[in-house]
Amino acid sequence: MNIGDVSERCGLPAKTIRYYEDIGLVQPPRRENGYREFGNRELNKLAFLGRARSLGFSIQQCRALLSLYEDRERSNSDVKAIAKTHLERIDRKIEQLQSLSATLRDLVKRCQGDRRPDCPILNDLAQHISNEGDKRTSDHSSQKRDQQMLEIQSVQ
Amino acid sequence: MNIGDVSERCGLPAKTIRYYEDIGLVQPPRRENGYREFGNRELNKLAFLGRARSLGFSIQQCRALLSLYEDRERSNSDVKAIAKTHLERIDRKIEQLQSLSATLRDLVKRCQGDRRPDCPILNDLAQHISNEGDKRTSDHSSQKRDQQMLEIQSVQ
DNA sequence: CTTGACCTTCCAGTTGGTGGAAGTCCTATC
DNA sequence: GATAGGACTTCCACCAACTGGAAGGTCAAG
Repeated sequence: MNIGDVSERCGLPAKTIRYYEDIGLVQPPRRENGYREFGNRELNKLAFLGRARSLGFSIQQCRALLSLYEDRERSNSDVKAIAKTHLERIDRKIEQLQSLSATLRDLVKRCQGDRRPDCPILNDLAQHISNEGDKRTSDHSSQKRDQQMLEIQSVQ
Repeated sequence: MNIGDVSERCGLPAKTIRYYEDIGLVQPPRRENGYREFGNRELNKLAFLGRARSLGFSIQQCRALLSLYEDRERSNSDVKAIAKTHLERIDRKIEQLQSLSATLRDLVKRCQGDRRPDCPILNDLAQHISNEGDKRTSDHSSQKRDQQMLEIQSVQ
């Protein structure tokens, strides 16, 4: 199979498949003309990877899962541990986003949106400056004051 | 104020502040020795940015919010629109993650974790290969089949 | 023989920074 | 005045996980 067929069958873009080869997740042999030749084994691995990625597993986790997938002697507790870790991360992320959502929802609700300059949202954003005249407690404690600051990034 | 003081007061690492200057979010003037000289205006902008980022606004959104923040004639409905868009994105993300969490929770629950090779999690991951013998419907529809595939990335 | 689809590699860009090296500057102490 | 230490400067590289595009080779059909 050529990369295009594999792409169609496993649902991953060809670019992504090449990338996965680059980082060593699959190793399709080459034909004489330089084209990659995919067999069923590689196709299955790619489908596996696509599904695992769609469940939000990181590439590192996918690597681990894949090697367990290919190991006839594997122990399902190893797999379960990875999945559990991932699940916990997701649940933590959900909590963070929910707290964020609540804060924002409140701000949006309080803003009239009546085309006037006064805006509770901007007020909130501007209000969060450390007004401690002395610098007693300023060993970057201000970074901890915002619980929401922790790795909220990347909402997309 | 030097960058270190500002960093302490607004809670952003100095590196980040330099980066924000790099991408044009702040423009502190320089002293003779080349050091950045921050006044209250720049400090306030940085604190504003820190808070907005901690609420998950993207840099692009921060840029827009910042220019509204500095615009005496601004209309709060512009601000509200940005916040609403962001809020909707967050809520969509939460839904996706909840669906993900449910799927994973179910898989984890079904896996005994008894150190034997049989594993429902791996079985699920492996099962998602398109088994359509014909390729009638294969114009990359397989990418749409997985609703969860959409931008779940980056759970951290 | 040409056209167009498909394949190849390589380079750059995305987001929002972070880490480190190399060099300059400031302040304090001896 | 010498020196040590911080704090500051720039620049380059790196993270994840791809994606886009350019430049070129290959293959099958008409």
